Amino acid sequence: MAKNLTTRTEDYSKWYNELVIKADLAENSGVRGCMVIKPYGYAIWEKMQAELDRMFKETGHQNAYFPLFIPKSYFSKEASHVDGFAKECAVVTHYRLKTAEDGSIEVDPDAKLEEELIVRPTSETIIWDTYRKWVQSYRDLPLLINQWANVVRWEMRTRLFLRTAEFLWQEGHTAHATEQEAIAEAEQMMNVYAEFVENHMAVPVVKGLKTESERFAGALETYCIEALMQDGKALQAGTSHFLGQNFAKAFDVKFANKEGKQDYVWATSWGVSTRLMGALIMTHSDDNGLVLPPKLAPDQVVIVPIYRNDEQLAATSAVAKELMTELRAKGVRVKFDNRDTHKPGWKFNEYELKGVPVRVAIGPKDVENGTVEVARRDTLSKEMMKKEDAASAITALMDEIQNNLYTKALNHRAENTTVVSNYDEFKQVLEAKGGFISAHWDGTSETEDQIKKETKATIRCIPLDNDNAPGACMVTGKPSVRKVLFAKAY
RNA sequence: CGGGGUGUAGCGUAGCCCGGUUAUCGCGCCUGCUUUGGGAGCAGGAGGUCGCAGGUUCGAAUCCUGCCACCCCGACCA
Repeated sequence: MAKNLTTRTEDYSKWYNELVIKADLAENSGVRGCMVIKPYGYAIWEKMQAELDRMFKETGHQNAYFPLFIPKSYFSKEASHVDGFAKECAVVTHYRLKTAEDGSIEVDPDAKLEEELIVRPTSETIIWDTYRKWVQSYRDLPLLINQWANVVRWEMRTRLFLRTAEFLWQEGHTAHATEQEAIAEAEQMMNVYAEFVENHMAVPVVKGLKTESERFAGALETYCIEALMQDGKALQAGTSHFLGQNFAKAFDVKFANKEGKQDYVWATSWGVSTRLMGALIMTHSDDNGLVLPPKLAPDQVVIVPIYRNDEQLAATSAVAKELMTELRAKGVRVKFDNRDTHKPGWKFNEYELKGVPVRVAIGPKDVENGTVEVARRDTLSKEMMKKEDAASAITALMDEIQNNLYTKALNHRAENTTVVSNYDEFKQVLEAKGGFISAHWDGTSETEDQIKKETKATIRCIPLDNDNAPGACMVTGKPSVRKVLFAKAY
C-alpha cells in the first residue's frame, strides 16, 4: 500500500505538517504565521469546545465577551504582565486608509490614534478594568466568567496548531473574596482540563506546578497539564493560574467584605487553545494518517457501499441505510458515503487519513450473506459480522477504541518516562531516548537555567502526585524536596 | 532579530553551475470508453506574470543588483 505520509522516524516535524495538511485540518494562509482552519479541522475543534463549555458551566461559569482591542496604557498597570507580553504584540496605530496620488492605498497619516490599541495577546487587563466596575460587595463575588475568543501573539516562529500568530482559545477569569477560594478555583480548573484531555482526547497528562521562571506573567502560581508526544517531546496542554491580588491592585478592584472593610479581590485565569488540536494529532496519529478518539470524531462511523451497477447500489444502500438508522438511534454519528465520484479504495484511504474510528463496507456479497465488514482505524483490523449484530457491536467499539487509544498513549508515556539519579545519566537519557525525565532539583532558578542552557531540557512541572521523597539535586548535590519532571518541549 | 535554504501549473518537481527551438516529469483537474471488495486502465485535453522590480545581452527560468515571501536551525512562547 502506498504510504500517505513521510514516516515519523524519518522526520517528525515534516510528518506532523503533512498530516495536518493532508488530513484536511488546516493550511498556511499566506498571512504571516496565521493558519486557515479547514471545515474538518474546525468540526473537531467544535466538538472540543462543546465539551469544555459544558464542563465550565457545570462548574458554575458563564460566558461573556470582551473587546479585541486593548488601550496600550492598560498594559503598563501590571509590571510583570507587560514584561511577559511586550515583545509579541500587534499594535493598531491608525484607523483609516487613503488613496495616494499614484493610485496605491496607503495609511492616512492624519488618522493616527492618540493612544495605540493592542490586539489582545490575552485579556487580563481589559477584563480586570471591567471587573472594577462590576465588583463592590462580597455579594458580587465570586465572579466566574469565561470567554471564547481569538488572540494574537507576534511569535518569531510559527507552526500549524502548535504556535500560530493568531489562535483560538478560551480564557477564564475569576474573582474571589478569599485567597483559599481562588486557589481552589485554579486547582479545580486544572482538574477540569485534565479530565477533558484524558477522557475525551484520550491523552494522558501529568498535573503539576510550573517553576517560578516558567510561570505565567503576573501569576503567583501556575498549574499545568503536560502531555508527552510520540517523538518524546513534551507539550503544555493547558494552564490555570492563581494570580493573587496582583491584577486587583493594578486595576483597583476592591470590595466591601462582611466586616464592612475594603479588600482587594483574589484572581485566577485559565486557558486552553487550538494547540490541543496539535496534542491530539501528535499523540494518536500513525503513518496512515490521523487517528481520532470516538468522542471527538465528527464522524464516528462511515459506511461505504460497494457496487457495480444500479441494482447493486440500490441493494447495498438499503442495507446501509438500515444500519445507519440503527446506529443513529444508539447515538452514534454516522456518515453514509455514496458518492459516485470516488471508488471504494479511494474512500478507504481518505477516511483512514481523516481518522474516522470505524469504517463499514457493504457489497453485493454482504447483501447476499447478510453480513457487513467492520474496520477499526486504531488497530487497522477488519472483521466480518452478521448485519443484525453490527449496530450493537459498533456501538461497543466506540468505547473500546476510546479506551484503547488512551491505554496506548499511557503505555507510551510509561515507556518514555525515566527516573535518573545523576546529571550524566540525565544527559545520556535525554540524548538517547528523550521523553519525561524525573530527577531531583535544588529548587533554584540558577540550576534550572544551567540545565536548560546545557541540555535544552526544561522543567515541565513539579508533579502534584504523592511521590514526595526528598533527595539531592542531580547537578549541585544540594537538598531537594522532591523529584521534578524534565523534558524537551514544543 | 542572527545563521542556513527555497521560490517554475492546484500540489510535488527537472532545467540554473555552463544563457539559445514550443519550459520537463509525476500527482491532481476535464472529456470518452472500460471499471468499482484497498488510492483503476487506456485514449484525448485544459492549465504557466518561471516570487517581484530593475540591469547585462541579439536573446534571460538560467548571469548581476535590489526587494518580497516562505521553510529549517537558534532566541521567545499556549
